[in-house]
Parts: sequence; structure tokens; C-alpha cells
Amino acid sequence: MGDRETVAYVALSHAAYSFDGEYSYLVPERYRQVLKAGMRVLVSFGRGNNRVIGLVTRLGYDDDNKHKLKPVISVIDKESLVTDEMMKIIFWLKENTFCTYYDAFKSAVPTGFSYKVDMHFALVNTYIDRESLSTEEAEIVGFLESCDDAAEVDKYFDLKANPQRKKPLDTLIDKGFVEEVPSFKRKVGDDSVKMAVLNDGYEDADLTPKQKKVVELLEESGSASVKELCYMTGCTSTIIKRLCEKEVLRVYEQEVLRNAVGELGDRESPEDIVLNDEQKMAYNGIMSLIRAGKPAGALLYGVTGSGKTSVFIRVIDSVVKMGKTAIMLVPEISLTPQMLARFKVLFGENIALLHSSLSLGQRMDEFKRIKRGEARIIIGTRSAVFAPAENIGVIIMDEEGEQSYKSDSNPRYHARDVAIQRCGHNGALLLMASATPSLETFYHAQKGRFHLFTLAHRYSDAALPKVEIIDMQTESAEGNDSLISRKLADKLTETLKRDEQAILLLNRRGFTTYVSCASCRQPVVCPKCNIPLTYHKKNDRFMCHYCGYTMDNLAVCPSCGSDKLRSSGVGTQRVEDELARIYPDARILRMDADTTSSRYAYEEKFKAFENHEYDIMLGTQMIAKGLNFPNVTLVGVISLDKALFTGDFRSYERTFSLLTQVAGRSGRGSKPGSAYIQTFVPDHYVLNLAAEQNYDEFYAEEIALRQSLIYPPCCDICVIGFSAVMESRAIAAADHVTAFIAEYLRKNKADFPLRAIGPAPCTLEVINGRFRYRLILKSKNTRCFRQMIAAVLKDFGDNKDFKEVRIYADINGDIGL
DNA sequence: AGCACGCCGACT
DNA sequence: GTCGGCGTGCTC
Repeated sequence: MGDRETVAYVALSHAAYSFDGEYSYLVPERYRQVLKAGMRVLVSFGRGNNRVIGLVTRLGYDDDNKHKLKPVISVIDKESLVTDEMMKIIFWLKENTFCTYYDAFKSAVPTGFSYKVDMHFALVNTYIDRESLSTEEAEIVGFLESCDDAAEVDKYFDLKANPQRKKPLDTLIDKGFVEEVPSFKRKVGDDSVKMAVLNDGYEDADLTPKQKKVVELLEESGSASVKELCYMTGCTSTIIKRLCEKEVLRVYEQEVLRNAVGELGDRESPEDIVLNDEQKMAYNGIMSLIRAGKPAGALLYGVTGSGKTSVFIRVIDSVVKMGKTAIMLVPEISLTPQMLARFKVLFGENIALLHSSLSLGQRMDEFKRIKRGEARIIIGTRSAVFAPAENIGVIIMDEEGEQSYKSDSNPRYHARDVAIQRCGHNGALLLMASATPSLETFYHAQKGRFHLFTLAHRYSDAALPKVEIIDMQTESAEGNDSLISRKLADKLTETLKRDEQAILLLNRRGFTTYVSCASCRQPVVCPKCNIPLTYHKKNDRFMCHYCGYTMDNLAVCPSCGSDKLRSSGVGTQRVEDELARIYPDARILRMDADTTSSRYAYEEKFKAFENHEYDIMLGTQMIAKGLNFPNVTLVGVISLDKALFTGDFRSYERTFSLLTQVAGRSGRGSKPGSAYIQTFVPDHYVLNLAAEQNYDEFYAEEIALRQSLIYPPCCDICVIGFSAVMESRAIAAADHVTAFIAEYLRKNKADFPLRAIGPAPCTLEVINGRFRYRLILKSKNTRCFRQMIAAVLKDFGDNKDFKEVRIYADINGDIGL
């Protein structure tokens, strides 16, 4: 038994969920010293011996192996990208979010580390017996002799198109005459800002009408982001690509400013931050939990403006002085430049930043700095919870209830759940903070599973803004058909007169949200999604906010041909117009996904508003959160009624939180602030409790509701979603899975409580031309339950009948839409 | 997902 | 007789 072979367990990069697993490969002698778990390797897989990249999940020995193992072909990484602890997280992600090992790995490591393999081949420096070769083999050897370096034989012989040529190449490798030399290329990422400019001599090119539109726009503006170009001209990025091929324009990646925050003069010491008594109590309690070195969770529950950030700073400072690391998660980093600037001043080089607007290179650098222990304070968005930090003392989640902490694509994880796992491994504290915590978190805090620290007073005892609800029903009964009530209008006038600023919130982009025909009553809908299109005045086009489809402004009704198209509903653009009419002298800043296509634009605009270059800021949710403008004394909510009734069980919670947060933007400086909420349902308790900023009461109401209707946190909820181009296929798939579950329960004599709802169409039945159905399972998220879901997904993936149907499972995510 | 193996129809 | 249709099942 002295001859046990070293074996690497490998998770493959291209594995589908149904055959994802740890495959064992022999580790050749030459790699035995260097290969570690967490490195990527090149292996051959399947009957066709395709070269694929895989992740070594662990190393072991070949005990009684019945298989003839294939060897590891080559090792890609010089060092492991994954610590032991992160490897546990990868396994956890696979079990809990039903992704593949490799998907989990990818979300834990910056995309900049992704590689594309190209196989090259070279002659082995040895005697080759020509006589033994077939003609095809001799041809290959001849070609390789004519090459200086390792040659891309696959390209030369076009192996993709002529797969029969692969065999002689393989036999040559088997005979030891030819060796494979993999070449790894960094993939070019695609999520930085792409900008376009015209090339010299563009005038001479032959252009189609759509292309001409793009060129004209560029002539005006000089340069523009590709996204903006598409928005304004209504074309797709393929047109830009075509223009690029014609050398009419060129596309380049926008440099992200390395030092967006800049070197800010004097460094402050975190210890100079003075805490009031309440903050001190919270700080002491938090620190004693961290010093205990045991996994724990705590909620810092404080009203807006109670100085949670100061507590964070002192905690982080102390944690770092203990020799530990700290991770601080924020919902959207671009929305908190002010907080970031403050941290830079306090902690300088000790900070690493992980968020989406960094370039790939920057992200990789930050990742390395954390891994080497050079940066011990990590600030970032959701995915920063995977930072390769070791010896973590605390993970802070600011605005813990924010939606952006939940991923709604592939590994469908919640940063909170990952953070709990990491705190468990590190003996660290998970510190969640919010004025309006998620129901889940507050529930656990009530039950004593999380420690609770409360900050009940606003810093320096500033008063909370006075909030008033305005009934738009009586407003219109009394003859005011304007979007803005008389009261809000008066307040705006006063505010502008005092040279103070106002923030107005509306959760709909565009101009009008609904265009319909007065004669046939048909709304104008998206041909792919069957959802009413939104009219955008700025580009004079109809747009679908779900799939991005756009079309020209219509003169006649597409269903009956009459010219009586009428628009209704209100978008930000329409409000902007109305404001401009009432307040011709006011400087209005509109902030929504249409005006701010690049991350960089956010900060510019917020800065301009802060410098009082504008009087009124009008926008969607993005303006409601985390910002601090001392000169803002008026907040108006044009309408949020739609958000109350989205069909998701969290819609009350979200609306409550949004309202309290936006109201909190008012009166943050020395001047007192006020807020006005316009609504057609003025008696709704959610609105009234939000106006009172009464979270405790809201919690009591909402938890009772969740208990009686059985929703989280009183149970766990799993959505299994199906989508297909043909509606009947989506239904058949959903029915199949429903039957499979019933059968599974019977066979396994499972006795866990389970309640299935549906299958039923999703609220938005069609998106982007795919019909959507869902099955909702209410149960307890136990291992048995997850095993069942995994079995469902595996069975489904193996089933050839449903090739064209996409499926996903999401535990405790949203069920709306 | 690929890819080979295998078991039935129209062809040099 | 064989070439090739794509149904079925496996991948260390």
C-alpha cells in the first residue's frame, strides 16, 4: 500500500448542475509538490477528452479506485486563490443556492482572474520513427517542424470544423511525439464603461439610416457611452459594433479614476471621533462580543441620523488594532461617496475597495492586497462578503434590509447568509445596522438569536422631520389635476424662496407609463413581454423597462389604426416637465437610470447638487438612500402607491423602509426639515406608520401578517421558476416538477412540513419573449428540504424533454414580478 | 453541455 | 451490403 497515488478532486468549469461534482484526477509526479487545493488545473473530460479548466477542491489519495484515472494536464495558478475557509464557503454556496462548484468559485474570485485556454502543440525533442506514422500524422509532424514555437495546430487545421483530424493528433500525443502546451489568455471583461468616438474620415463612409443617427449624435456630443448612444437612437449595440468594423468610430474603455476620492489633506485619527453615551454603550457591547471571539450576530438598530457610522468607525479601528480584519458591506457604493471619503481620511491605505465600478485590473489588485494582508479593512458591495480576508473580527452590514444584498442571478445568495457562515468560521461578529431592519433580522433580534443595540436619539438631538400625508383623492375632487398637490407646491415655493433645496421621489422612470388607444382601449404593449410600454420624451420613443425593447413614437394605434392614442400614468420625465412649468427659475436635476448610465455620472451629479448647482432633485429610489445634503429641508413623495402592491410579500417592508429613508433626507443640517407623502390611499397603515417613523409598530403589524399568512421569517420559502418561449412547455415543465416532488415525498417517506402553491404564472407572465411560471414551496430550510430541491434540479437537468425550458430555485428570495 | 455508442431507414 | 439519422447515457 506504500504506492498510493496522489489524487486531485476537481470541479469543472463547464459542468451543468446535473453532472456537477468532484471528479478525481491523478496528480503527476511533477505537480505533487506544487499543487494545492484552490488552484485551477487543466484536465481532459468526457469521451471526447475535451480540455476543460477545473478547480481543485481538495487533494487526497487513490484508495481502491475502480476507475482508470486521467491525469491533471497542467496547473494554471502559481498560488491558490481560495483559502481553506473560502473553500468551505464554496461548498456551502453549492448546497444552499443550487449552483455548481465553479459558479460558486467564480463569484468568490474577481472576474479578472478568468482565463480562456488555447491549446498549442509542440514536437517533443525526441527521435520520431517516421515509418510508423500514418499520412495524417506525418502531415502534422511536418507542419510542427516548420514552426519555431509551440504552434496553434488547432487553428491551422481548423479542428472545430474538421474534428476527424483530432484523432491523429491524439495518437501522436499518446506516442509521446507531440506535447500539448496550453496557453492561457486573460479574458477581457465587459463591465466597465464603453465609450465611443468618431474616427477621422468618418464622413466618407456609406451609412444606413440608423447608423447615420448614431453618427449625428456623436458629431454633436463628441463622445458618448455606448449605452447612452443606444438609448438616444433606439439602436442596439450591434449597430455600434458594425460602425466600429466600418472604422467610422472606435470604442474604448472608460478609465475609472484611480483616485476618485483623492488624497484628502490631513489624516484624522479614528480615536478623535467622540461617541455620545448611547453610542458608547453600543460600542462597548459590540466590542465585548468581538473580544469573546465567538461567532455572534448583532443588530445595531438606530434611527436615521443617530450616528451609526461613528460606531462603525470606532469598532473597525479597534478590530484592526486587535490584529484582525474587518469587512464592511454597503448597499451601493456609488451612492455613498461621502461615507467613503470619510473612511479614506481615517484609515488611508489600510482600506481595500471591492465594487462593480472598479476596472478588472483594480479589482484584482485589491483582491491581492487583501489576500496578502496589506489591506485589513474591506469596504464593498454584496460580493465583497467573499473578500479573501483571514482572521476576520467583524463583518458590518450597513442598511441591512437593502434588496441589493440578495443576488437574483446564478448563485442566488444573500450576503447576510454568507456573512453568517464566515463569522462562524472566524469566530467573528456579524454587525447589521439599519433604521428599518429586515423583518427576518428584527425577528431574530427579538427572539434573542441576535444581540440588539439601540440608538434611539438623533445625533446632537436634531429633530426628525415632520412628515405629512396628502390625500390626492380629495386633491383631485377639489379640482387640482396636477401631479403636485397644492400643499407640496406651496412648500416648494417657500423652500426655494429660502434658498434651500428639495428632493422629490417617484418610482417610475420615463414620461408616461401607459399609452392606450381611446377608440379600441388597447394599451400599447411590448411585443416581447406584453407589458405596457413607457413613453420617453427625451428620445421620443416607447420603451419596455423589463427587456429594454424600444420602438418609435407611434402616430396611430397598432391594433385598430385610430389616431386617438392617449397617455396616462406619470414618470419622472413628466414630473420634470411639470416642475419646469410651475417653477421656471428653479434648477432641476433628474436622477434615474436613464440620465445616469455610468456610475461615474452619479457622483458628479450628487456633487453638483451638494454644491447647490440645483434646487430640486427629482428621481427614483436611487436618490432616497444614504445621502447627506445639509441644505435639503423639503422632501416630497410624488407617489409610491404602486410599490405598496407589487404582489411580493416584502412590498410593505420595502415601501416602509423607502419612505422612512427618503423622509430622513430632510433636515439633516441645522435647519429643520419636513416631508410630504402624496397618495391615493391616505389611510393605509404602512404609510401612516412610515410618516410617524414608527418601526416598532410597523414590525408588530407586519410580523402578525407574516405569521398568519405563513411567510418568512415564520417559514422558509422556495421559488422554483420556469421559463420557455412556448407557454405550454413552461407549464408542462412546472407540472412535471410538481409531480416529481409528490413522488419524491412518497418514495422517501419524507415527513417535513411542506406546502406547495401553484404552479402558476408569474405576475409578469412574459418577459423578453419567454413565458414564466413558478411553483412556491413553503417549508423549513433543512438539509432534507435542500436535498429534495437538488434532486428536482438534477432530475430536470437530466430530462431531455425540457431542454428548452430554463429552471431555477431560489430560497427566501423575492416572489414578486 | 458534448460526445460516443447503438440500433433503424435510404443510398453509392 | 454501408452511411448516417439522432435517441440514450456517461463523463473521474
